[in-house]
Amino acid sequence: MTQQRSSPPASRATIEDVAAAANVSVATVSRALRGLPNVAASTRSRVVEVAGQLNYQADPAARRLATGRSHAIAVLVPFVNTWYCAEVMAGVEAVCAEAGYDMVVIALRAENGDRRPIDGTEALHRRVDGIVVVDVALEPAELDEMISRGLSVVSIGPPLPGCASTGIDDVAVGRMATEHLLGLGHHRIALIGDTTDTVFGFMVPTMRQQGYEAALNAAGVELDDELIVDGSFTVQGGAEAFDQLMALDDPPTAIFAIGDIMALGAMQRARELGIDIPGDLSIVGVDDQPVAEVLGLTTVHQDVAEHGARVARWLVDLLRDDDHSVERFIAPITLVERTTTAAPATVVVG
Amino acid sequence: MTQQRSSPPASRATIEDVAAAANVSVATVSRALRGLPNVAASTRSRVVEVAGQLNYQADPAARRLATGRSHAIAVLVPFVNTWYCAEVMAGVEAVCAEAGYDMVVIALRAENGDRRPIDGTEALHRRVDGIVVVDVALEPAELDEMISRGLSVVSIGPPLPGCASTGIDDVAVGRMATEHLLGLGHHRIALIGDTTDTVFGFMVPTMRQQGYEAALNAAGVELDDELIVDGSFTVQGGAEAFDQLMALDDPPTAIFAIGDIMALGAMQRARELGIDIPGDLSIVGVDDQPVAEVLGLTTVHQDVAEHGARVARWLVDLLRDDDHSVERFIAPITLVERTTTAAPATVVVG
DNA sequence: TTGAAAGCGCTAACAG
DNA sequence: CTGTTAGCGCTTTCAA
Repeated sequence: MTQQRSSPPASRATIEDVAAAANVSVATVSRALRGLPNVAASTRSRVVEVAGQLNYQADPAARRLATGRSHAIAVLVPFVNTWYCAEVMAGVEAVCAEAGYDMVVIALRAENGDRRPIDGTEALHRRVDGIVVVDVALEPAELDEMISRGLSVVSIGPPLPGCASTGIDDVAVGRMATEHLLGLGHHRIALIGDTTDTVFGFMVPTMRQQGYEAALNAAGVELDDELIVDGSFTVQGGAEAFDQLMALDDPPTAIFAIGDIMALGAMQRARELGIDIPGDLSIVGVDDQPVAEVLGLTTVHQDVAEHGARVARWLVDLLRDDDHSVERFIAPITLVERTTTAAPATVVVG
Repeated sequence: MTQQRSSPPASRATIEDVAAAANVSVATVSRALRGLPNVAASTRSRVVEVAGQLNYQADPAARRLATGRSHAIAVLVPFVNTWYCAEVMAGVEAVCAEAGYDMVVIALRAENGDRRPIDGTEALHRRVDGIVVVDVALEPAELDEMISRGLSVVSIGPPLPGCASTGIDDVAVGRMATEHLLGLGHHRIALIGDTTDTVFGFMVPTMRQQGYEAALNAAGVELDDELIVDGSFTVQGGAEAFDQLMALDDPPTAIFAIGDIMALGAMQRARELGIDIPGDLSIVGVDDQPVAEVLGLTTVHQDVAEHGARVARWLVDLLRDDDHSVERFIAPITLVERTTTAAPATVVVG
């Protein structure tokens, strides 16, 4: 088809070519180009010059073999096409590009109802120096395997034992959102959560719900199981959850959706049904995705790309042996009040 | 900090260990494990067995050095945290995982107002066997450089000279959306486009606009420059574009937003202003992002993940020398009619 | 400050 | 069908 394979792979200059052209040994070229000490200034400049002329670039494969370091890191995500993961990857990629690391992404697809195991034997073995684990509860055995293979691992989300990690306090998220609603005067507050994950050990929904319950308890509001429904962490699921809630004999006056995306589905459904927000019903989400701003959704904000950038920096430091001492960093969250929450409509008591 | 670096990198079994344990030469181990012919069945099974016991896994770095192939591909994206790019990456990643390739992602950030040049000298040199270029107009010199370095390149979006590529017919997209509106009886149709890219050579907005203009011309509707506004390909931009349109003396009865995301901003603004959709105004988008479905947005659908999967398959074929003959595949698009478009309100002519 | 040479772990002729 | 051996291109002691 294309002409791409017709031209030979353009044999490139090797370190020997540079050595010959600069009249030095390959060892000297290696030292000079890597900025090591013990190279005469004049020698170095000559080598650099020659290397430039020959358009020389060290072969990473050879370097990897000789040094045992790949200068690559992997980011392990449950999915690649979600807003959250894309943000994380963006953060990681930026740091990698800066630090001269390759970022290879590995998605943990589920196969026959089970998560694909990371036997390390596969995509990880000797391919990368470190891993960024994103919101995946690794089996202890998997983690051990990785570490025993010399991989440095950092994590976003759950605190992997022995690994530096960052994340937000998801219980606090639930509490913050619920308290906001409580503060507005709501008592009948529903939760649109997610119970679909049986594969990745995704604890976030559970924790946010804990915060919700804690806030309710603290306020002396009795829990009502009917008010806790599943939204599958999808727009569609949020809409369906909304229907379920509105079909209740005593529907809620406020909804806490544990993700913007589900809040979005609920809002849309509300509009279709002619339910005014926040007049008839308040809604608050979590994440502060771009769409939240334009929809005026009140939500709990977190800076996801920064999570990625942060752990990537840690990882790079770790790999450079610049020891640092952070074990876990709880990233800040903030409530962004917009226009989907208000005091409940005053009920005229007859 | 963590205990990760305390244990030695767990020296792993090499091919020699396996050879010794199986009482054969390393060459035989290599052949046996790679499934090459000319290995006695009994020998092969013994080698496989021993390799398993030793938990042996060939070192990719050594293999790369010996064969000259990295078994990795790069995906070159303008950004990593956009819906479109995330979908593409998802498609590419799935194929890579299946075919045993690493996917490394490289974002083309802009620096001091200019796109970071891909001198190949950087992140690409000898690191990957091939590249998936996503919606980036590479300089001819950059492309030549890549090909001369032996890289196979395929592209999504613009048809790179000499490279297999896929994409949609963006002129047809513009025409399809506009004709839909025209068919409904609209004559005053606005376009929310994007003129912000000065860096990546992004031709999509221009082409969709061409389709829009062609459809209007074909229908004998005169173009009105006032109806063509910029939406910056963001939700916010779409909202602002909407304001601009509504401020016109003779506002449109329908809007074609060249991306769902901008349509979304426009819809939100319409709601805030009490403009009924589709009663007062029709809106059609492009992409069919998940959010489009729940909002009931009429839009031009394309399967973006499949674009990624498709070119990734081509690339893998190319790298395996399974020559195939596709030069360019125009992926299908379909109009998904939902609830944001309808016939224009009948104007009672006094 | 520099050079020689021994690997790193694998693949790929080339013999046998 | 199997073994020997020469690289692949770089880093890194160890000497000089």
